[in-house]
Amino acid sequence: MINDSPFVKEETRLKVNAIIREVGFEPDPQARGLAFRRSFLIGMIYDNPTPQYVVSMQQGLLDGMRGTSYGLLVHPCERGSQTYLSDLRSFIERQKLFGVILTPSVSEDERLVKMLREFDCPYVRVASVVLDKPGTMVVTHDANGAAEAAHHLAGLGHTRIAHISGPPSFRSAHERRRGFREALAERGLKVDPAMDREGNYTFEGGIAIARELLALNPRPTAVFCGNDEMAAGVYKVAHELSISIPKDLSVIGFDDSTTAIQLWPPLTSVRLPVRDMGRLAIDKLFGKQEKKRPGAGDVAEIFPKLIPRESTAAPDPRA
Amino acid sequence: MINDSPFVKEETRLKVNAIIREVGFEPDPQARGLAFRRSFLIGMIYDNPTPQYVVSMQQGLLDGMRGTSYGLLVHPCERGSQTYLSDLRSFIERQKLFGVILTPSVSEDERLVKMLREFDCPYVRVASVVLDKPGTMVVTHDANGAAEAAHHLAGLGHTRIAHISGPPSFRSAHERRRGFREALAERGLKVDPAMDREGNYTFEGGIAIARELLALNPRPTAVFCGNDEMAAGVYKVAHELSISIPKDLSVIGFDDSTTAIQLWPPLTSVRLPVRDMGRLAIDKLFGKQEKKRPGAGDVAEIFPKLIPRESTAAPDPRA
DNA sequence: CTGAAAGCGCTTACAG
DNA sequence: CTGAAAGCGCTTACAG
Repeated sequence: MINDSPFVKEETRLKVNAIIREVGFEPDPQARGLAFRRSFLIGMIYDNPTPQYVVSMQQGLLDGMRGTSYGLLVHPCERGSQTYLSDLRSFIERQKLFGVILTPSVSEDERLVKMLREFDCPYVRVASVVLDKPGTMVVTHDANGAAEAAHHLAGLGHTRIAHISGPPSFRSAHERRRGFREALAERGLKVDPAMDREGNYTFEGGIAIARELLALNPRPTAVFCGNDEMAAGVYKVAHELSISIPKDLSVIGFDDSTTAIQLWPPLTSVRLPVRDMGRLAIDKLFGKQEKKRPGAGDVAEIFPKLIPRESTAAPDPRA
Repeated sequence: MINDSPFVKEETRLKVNAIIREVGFEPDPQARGLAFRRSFLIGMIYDNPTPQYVVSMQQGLLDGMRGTSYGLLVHPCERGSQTYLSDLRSFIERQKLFGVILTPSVSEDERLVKMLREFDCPYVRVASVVLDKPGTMVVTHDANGAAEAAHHLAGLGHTRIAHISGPPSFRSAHERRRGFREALAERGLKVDPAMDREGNYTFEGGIAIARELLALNPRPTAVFCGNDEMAAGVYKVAHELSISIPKDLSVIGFDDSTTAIQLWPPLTSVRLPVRDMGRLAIDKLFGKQEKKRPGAGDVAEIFPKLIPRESTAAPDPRA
């Protein structure tokens, strides 16, 4: 046999082995998939409107898939649309996905999850509350992050504090509000109902509510926004009205997206490590370090953290 | 036969037909792919660092794929990395993609394109110059857009005009600079070499160069930035130095990303319709309205357009 | 434990 | 023009 022949030089053998590895049998995922009745594709299903979030999540998922032969299939959708569920159904049925990752708010849609179970499609849900078997969840303790924001503002001496929440269709909006209010309550503070407003996580939405909030008399001295986009809206209105941040108004965002550092002054925000969350979600999908059964294992937990910057300060004593 | 039986009510027949269509034969892309020796997947290969660009491009590609059973596989990469080409090689070889869309700057990499041709993988390149057979190109006339910026500033009366370009590894950086300079020359103006700087399309890069530019004496009264991210960096430095935009300094960006409207004052920028570009790229890949041969047909052309906002004004006569 | 066969769900080339 | 067979590149269940 050529393999063990003493006439073959060691050097040559190494070369041959190297070439074998290089050329090496990379199995065709299509054929494997056909035999397995399951593709080597992972779907990311999302309806988050923030580009930064989407791209970071994709990066994280790809981080977790590095070195494998899986591919990442992206599938944005609109939860409001007529064809939302039927589009998803045909996507999932057709592609025979290895699994899908759901991010808020689609991760909170039980009809979608029920459909995934029907098709026996493994999934991992990223959300701000445990909605399912622990092994299928990456949960971000948004309430904790919001509480840090509340303590930060209370610590600076603010008492007239406004809140612009996300839309009620996002659980994160409730969690952030809840964490914020509970922490204020611990300090003997509360958000005046007139200053507790429902936004929609968009820049434009932030603008609309900020116009009303900043027209109030007396004005709030601080505002906690459900995300950075809405905080950017508050900045715009403050600029228009020559309200100085942070002298006349402290602002806190949530997400700590790139927006936060591009605003002037740089925005204090609660950091959500989106890319890490993506990697964790893939680890869960692959069942790393866990019992083999899908959905087994523990919840992956993320604790958002306040990043203080220059948009928050003590309230002006004259105000 | 049940189909034409007079005993079957019209209504029932319609129902049956509807159900047939609903259940209806959705062929398995894995099996088709195996038989075709080509998957029903389209790859998006990119190294653009701007999340907004990436997400808009993905949206555009998906727009073009709507109603088909193709899937979009995302593949970010780093052109600098050691494994850049070998990663891509195994991605392309493994997935047997139906085709790929390349965006700047990977779209300008001839080694990559050569590899795609080796593997017989159809591609469409999005770039600011025609680099290939017309049928494979979506070309954005960045030079035109930059010229509009130049005419806008010249028209306002600026003469001390600075330019922060993108990195030389991006063709768009050259095109934007060229268009800008040629248009200024038409007006008998030029960028002082000390005010003509090379950036890297990032926020941080914009900050670093803006610090030097705004320390010059006399200072430029206007600056044209190769993209919005760098313009955001200029804003930051201007704020730090209490240089008022647009009173003391006019600023123009490029891309017209969401950053442009979130900045204060809203940024005058040259709009690149990224989502439309994505749809066009897919149309070309599918060979819509063209001869069947891949790479046949004409260049798809995009003309970027200046969107004037509040970051540009006539220079202060006292300056 | 090894090795040949059947099958995954399609397409294409070929016989009738 | 129609219809049955072979084949795409794998995996799995089964016979030896």
